[in-house]
Amino acid sequence: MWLNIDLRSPSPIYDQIKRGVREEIMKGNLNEEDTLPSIRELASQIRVNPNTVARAYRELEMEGTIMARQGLGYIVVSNEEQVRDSVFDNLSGELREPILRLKKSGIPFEKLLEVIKEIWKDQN
Amino acid sequence: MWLNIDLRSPSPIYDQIKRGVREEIMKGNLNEEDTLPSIRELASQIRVNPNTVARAYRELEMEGTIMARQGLGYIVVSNEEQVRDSVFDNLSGELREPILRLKKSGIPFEKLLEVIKEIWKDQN
Amino acid sequence: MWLNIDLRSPSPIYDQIKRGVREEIMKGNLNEEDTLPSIRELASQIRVNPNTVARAYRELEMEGTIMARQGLGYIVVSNEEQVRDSVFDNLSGELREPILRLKKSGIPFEKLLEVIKEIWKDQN
Amino acid sequence: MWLNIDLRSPSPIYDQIKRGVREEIMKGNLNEEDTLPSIRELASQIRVNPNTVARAYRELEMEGTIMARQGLGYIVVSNEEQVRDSVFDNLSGELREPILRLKKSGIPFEKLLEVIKEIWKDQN
DNA sequence: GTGGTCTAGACCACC
DNA sequence: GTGGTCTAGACCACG
Repeated sequence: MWLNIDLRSPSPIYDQIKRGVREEIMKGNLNEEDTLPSIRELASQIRVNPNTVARAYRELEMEGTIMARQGLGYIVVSNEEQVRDSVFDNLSGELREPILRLKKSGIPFEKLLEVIKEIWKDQN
Repeated sequence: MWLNIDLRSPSPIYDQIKRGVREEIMKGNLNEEDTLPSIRELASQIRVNPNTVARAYRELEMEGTIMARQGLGYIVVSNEEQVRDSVFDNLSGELREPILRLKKSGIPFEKLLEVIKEIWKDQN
Repeated sequence: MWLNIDLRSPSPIYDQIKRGVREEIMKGNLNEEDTLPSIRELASQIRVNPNTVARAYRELEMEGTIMARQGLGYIVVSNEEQVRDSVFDNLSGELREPILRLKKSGIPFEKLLEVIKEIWKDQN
Repeated sequence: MWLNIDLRSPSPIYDQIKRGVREEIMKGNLNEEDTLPSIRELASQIRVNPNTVARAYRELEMEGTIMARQGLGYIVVSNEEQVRDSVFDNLSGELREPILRLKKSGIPFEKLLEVIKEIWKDQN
């Protein structure tokens, strides 16, 4: 599993790990019943404190994406579709605030659409 | 000046104050050369520590929106357009990340547009 | 007397008034024994609080540039030369700090000279 | 890191800290990616309230010189050149006013140069 | 009256 | 352990 962790990003590392795992599932690199890398293994791979990985896994488990199996580590329990849906909900939620603030500041809807299109076209 | 401060919001109070002042300028309730409420006055109005208001004002000054005048208080030094432009840039920046992630996770552009429209129609 | 007061300047107004008076003397617009405008008159001319003018006059008196005469207001008691010398001392003092900091930061003397020359050539 | 803080100086402590950090970078004692002393550590070293150090660090971050990393502390993100350039610009700006006033008050350029040389030779 | 700095100490999120 | 926010209250300079 190859997660992209950006230590300079303002979003917390445990959150980036959670997103990374979900992406791997959506890309089909991780499927139901597959085993995740162990906490210590992933931690040393991405040069991060094991506590941080543990927190990410714990929260992924709470939201029902993965599950701990005694002595075996964590396994995936959601399929692509389910993950994609929850990701979509999360991201839509993130859009809410900035969009409503743009509206409040008097920006016309058309200008918003322009920006959105431009971002969408962006590579990267 | 009537700012809506939500003490339970996750975004820091000094930031809410900054946004509030910018909004007042964009709405035309505050114009160039106008005097802002004094630190102590605003602080007692919104039931917040004067230091918090002071920080908000100081940062607005650093970004060139307002200016302190010795013994007289703060005045507005940016006009509607300048404030609106910088707010627009900031918020567009905030949209970037979540939108690109939506794209990467395979959501079609049309579905994004739907969500945007829905958020825009929202009250609040 | 026509002082240039810049309310946006970081240097306090009473200081700007002091400098203004000294400049008038150096330019020969004010000579020994001449009477200064009254505190209230100057204050209303330059749209400033009378306390501020009073403070400026008081400090100019303490440094021996002007003097209060009962019922007559303030008069000039220094001549051009004396004022020019004290102004020179003051300004040299102001140069000290920034120059020493430039030195500490590893800027070569030649580069400093360049900047000085450029500033000197400046209009305004 | 060994900052010289003078509690009796007229310039605010947080500003002295900012300058001190920039100097350490310019001297090469701090390089890109290096970790700064933690807020609490530096605060206790120089006998100052943590809030004061926090403000200095925060403002250095806003100007792009250093960066906070979640739970890990601050690291340097500018190199010597960048810091030196911005320091140079700032200080040149500070020289402007007094030099132009010297010129206006009729001091000859040669006399200015003399003073500059003398200050430069100064210890301290 | 105004803003500006500083201290002391609390509480929170992240690693 | 780290930084980030906030409160309460003191002291100073400026007008």
